[in-house]
Amino acid sequence: MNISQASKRSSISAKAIRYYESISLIPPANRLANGYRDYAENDVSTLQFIQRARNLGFAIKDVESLVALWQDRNRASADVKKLATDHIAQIEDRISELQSVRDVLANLSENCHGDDRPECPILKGLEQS
Amino acid sequence: MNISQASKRSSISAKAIRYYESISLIPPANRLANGYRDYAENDVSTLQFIQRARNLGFAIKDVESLVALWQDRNRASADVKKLATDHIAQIEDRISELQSVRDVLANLSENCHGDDRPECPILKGLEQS
DNA sequence: GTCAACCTTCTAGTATACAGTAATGTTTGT
DNA sequence: ACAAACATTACTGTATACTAGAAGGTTGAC
Repeated sequence: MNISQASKRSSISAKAIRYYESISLIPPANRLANGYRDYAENDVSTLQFIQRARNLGFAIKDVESLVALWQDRNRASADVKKLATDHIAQIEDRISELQSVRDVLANLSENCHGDDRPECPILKGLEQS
Repeated sequence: MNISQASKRSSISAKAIRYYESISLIPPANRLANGYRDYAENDVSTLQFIQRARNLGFAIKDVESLVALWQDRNRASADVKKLATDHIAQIEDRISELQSVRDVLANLSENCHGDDRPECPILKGLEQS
């Protein structure tokens, strides 16, 4: 199948697929006589795998490792688990960070009348915090 | 005071201060006879205000609005509150998003033995989810 | 035969928020 | 007098993950 078919099946744009090939995230595609890229079911599976990992917020570098592990029949599940738990830890750090920022803002905001008077604890808070 | 003094007082790098000037987040600084930028207490206050807003995750565009409101003696606190609550809402959206991603990953990860066997529900999950 | 709709490569641009470096001028301290 | 430590502008680079566009070749339908 050509690249647009593979694109549809994997929900990855043709541009992105070529980009993935250029950075060697995926191997060079087979070519037809006319020079068009030719994809098999197998390739589509890989692309779908990549797409799902990207949706879960894995960076391209991590996806690279995941694909390699996925294709390695002798991989240790511990290796995969480490990638996943590291990623979870990063996500949780980011969540706490965002929560504390939200708390500060919510606090400032609660004390703000939010009417047409200029008096505003939010701006006061930004002056001093 | 010169730019490095202003930089220290506001915890914003000199580079960043010049950058803020270049994008008109702050007005062009006064210049001394030698061409050096000259900052007053007032300018430092503005820079400190900006720094705090940035630390709370406000994008430059939002900081622009906040600075304008801060300097407007007739502003309505409602305008400020709207910016803050919008920002809070964005943060909360991002938090939920991250939480659901974390939950998916945690689920997959929990079922993974994490030993030297190749069997791995995380990769299976990425194949199908 | 010709038009749309594909495909190819290559280069450059996008967003964000600066940091790095070069080339050059100024001030301060000893 | 001379070096260190400032300052200036201007241009390029960083990180990430692509997207856009140009210039051109190929295919399929009518």
